[in-house]
Amino acid sequence: MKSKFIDYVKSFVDVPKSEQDKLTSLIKIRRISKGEVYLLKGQSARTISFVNEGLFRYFYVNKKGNDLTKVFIPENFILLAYSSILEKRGAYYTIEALEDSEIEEIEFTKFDELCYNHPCWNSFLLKILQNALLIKEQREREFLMFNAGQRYASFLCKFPDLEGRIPQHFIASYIGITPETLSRLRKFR
Amino acid sequence: MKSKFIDYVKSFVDVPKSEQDKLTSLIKIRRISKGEVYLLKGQSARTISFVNEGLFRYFYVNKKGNDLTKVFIPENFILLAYSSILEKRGAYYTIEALEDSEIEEIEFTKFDELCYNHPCWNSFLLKILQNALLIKEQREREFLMFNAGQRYASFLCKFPDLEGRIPQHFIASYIGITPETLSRLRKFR
DNA sequence: ATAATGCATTGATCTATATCAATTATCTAA
DNA sequence: TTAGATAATTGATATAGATCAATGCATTAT
Repeated sequence: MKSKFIDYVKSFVDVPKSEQDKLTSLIKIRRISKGEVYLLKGQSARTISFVNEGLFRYFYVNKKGNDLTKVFIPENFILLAYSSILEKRGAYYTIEALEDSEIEEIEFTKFDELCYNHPCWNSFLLKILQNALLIKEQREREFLMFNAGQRYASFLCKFPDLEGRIPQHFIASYIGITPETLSRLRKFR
Repeated sequence: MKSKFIDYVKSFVDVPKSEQDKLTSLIKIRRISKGEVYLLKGQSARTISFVNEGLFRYFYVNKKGNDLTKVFIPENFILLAYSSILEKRGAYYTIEALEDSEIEEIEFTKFDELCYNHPCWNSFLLKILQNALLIKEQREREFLMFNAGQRYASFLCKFPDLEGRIPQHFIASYIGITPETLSRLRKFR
């Protein structure tokens, strides 16, 4: 079986064939339709997945009922509510599919067993955590130093392929402004 | 030699005595006085340290010359400009001591060799990265959902011991507001 | 094709926070 | 211990971005 998940892992670390086979045997292909909720706020995450095609977003809901987008996860990225797993608590956010999507999914407990039995998996985890850290650091920097227009410019720069695929109001909720403000920003570019 | 750094590592992962000794042999104790710059923006980081006593802050400088605090690192935490090391580039931020401080310092290249030769060190790295991720996720959530007053309340809650140790304008720069605004927020509590 | 729903735009305000300026308080160093 | 520097407070005003409301534009479903 051809697995994009495994190709992705191999792009970061060396994985012996035997370990690749173990992962393959655990993967379940799953389709999730546009609009479907993958993980509901308050639920504990139990899986680690790779997005073969499609697009997801993680979002918080504030007291007024507005939603704020934490991150977009498109094809060829890992779909994982890691904080929920680490803290063994319900997630702060909901994850929904923005497009009809296909993922390769594994129970996290099974993945943990892999980690326990061969170091390559922890190395992989370390790599994606390092990546996540760099991305989060940039986002923190931009919230501290950038105004709305600069954050929008940075979004376009970081996710050139998402512009057009995503309704504007989701982009607004990612950069932390209202759709009206984003619309006005766009008029002057 | 008694090392708080090693105690800290042992609080996360098992470290064989032989590995402990290797770390000990690499540690250099260093004192840094209040106001001293530990890492200047643009310089590449080369060390990983543990703060025995004292307090540091990481800060960005924007175009107007105002500084924005990324994080405070007090005693018993790791002092490390990891993004600079990972990306092999000059740091985006400056690190300065806010108090006379003592750190246990190691060349990161040496630490890397430890990692290469025994898995406990990578496990440790993984743990502190997981921690960092949780903290950064919370900060992202608060920038998205909280106003200035809520971010200040959260700061007090997360760092109860720092209030009073740190000039207010640094706290303001951490939560992303001006000192004037923080002063006004404080009047009504 | 038409209705219905959700999305984007635009205008008129409102509000949180920034900016500028002056004053007072606190710290630091000779 | 006092002078100078740095920090905090307070007031007046400015501004980025939010909110509310209306209209127009697409997309989907009937």
